[in-house]
Amino acid sequence: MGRLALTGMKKRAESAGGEEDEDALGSPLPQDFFARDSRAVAEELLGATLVSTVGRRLTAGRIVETEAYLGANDPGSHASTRGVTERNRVMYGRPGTIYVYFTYGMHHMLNLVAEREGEAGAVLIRAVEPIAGIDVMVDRRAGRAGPELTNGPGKVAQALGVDLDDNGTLLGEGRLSVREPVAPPDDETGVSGRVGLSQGHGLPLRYYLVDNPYVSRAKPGRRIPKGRASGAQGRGHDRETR
DNA sequence: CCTATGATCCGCT
DNA sequence: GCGGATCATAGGG
Repeated sequence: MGRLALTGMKKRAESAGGEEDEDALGSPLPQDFFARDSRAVAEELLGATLVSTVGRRLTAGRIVETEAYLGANDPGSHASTRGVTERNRVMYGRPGTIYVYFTYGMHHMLNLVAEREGEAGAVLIRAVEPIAGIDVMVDRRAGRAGPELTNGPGKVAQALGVDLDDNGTLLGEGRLSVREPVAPPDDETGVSGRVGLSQGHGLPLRYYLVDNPYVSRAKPGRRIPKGRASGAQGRGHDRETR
C-alpha cells in the first residue's frame, strides 16, 4: 500500500497531450501479455497501471480488482452460448483490444480482450487505486473522493473518461494504455466469485488485492499462495471480510 | 452500518 | 418487451 501517488504532477499534460508525463508511468505491457488464458491475464493485471489521456487530461490508476470472462462455457459472459453478436464481437478480436459496453442505461464497463483472435475472452477492470490526475477524476465523479472515486467498474470508466469511443481500439494506440507495475506487488492476491451476475457467479474468476481499500466489495474468497500460477481450482472456506 | 429501490438505455430474444 | 458484468440515495437499525 505504498503511497506512490504522484501528487504534484505538473499540469503540462493539458497543453502537450500528456506524452511526456505518460512515459514516467512505466513501459506498456507487450501485446503477448494479453494473448493468454483470460484468467492468467486477469490475475496478472493486478498491480499494473491503467493510463488514460481522454480529453487531453492524464489520469492513471493501479489495477486492484479484475474479473475474467470466458467464451461459450461461461454462462456469465456476453460470449456465452449465443454466437457472435454486434456487441460481443470485440471479445473475439485481437488480444489487447479494448471492449467497452454500456449497461443499465448509464454505465460504461471497461474490459481488455484476452485469449487469441477468434476465441472469446476478456478481463473486466473492476477497481483501481488512483495514481495520477486525481483532481480530474474527482471532477468527473461529481466531487466524490476517496474509495468512492474508483471502487467499481462503472466508477472506473467514469473517472478515466472511458466511453464507447474506446470500444474496439487497441491499447496503446488510442486514449488508453496499460503499464507494467511500478513496483513488484507485495500485496496478496485473492480469488472469489464474480459480482453482479445472475448466472456464473459461482465460478472463481474475480481477482483482487487483499485488503486494498479500493476493492469494490467484500465477497467470500480464498487467498492465492504467493508465487502460484492462476488457480481456478479448489474451494476454500476462508472469509475475506472487511 | 445495512438493505431496498429507482434510474434509464440498449442489445438481444 | 425484458433485464442487465451498476450506482446513488433513502430509510431503518
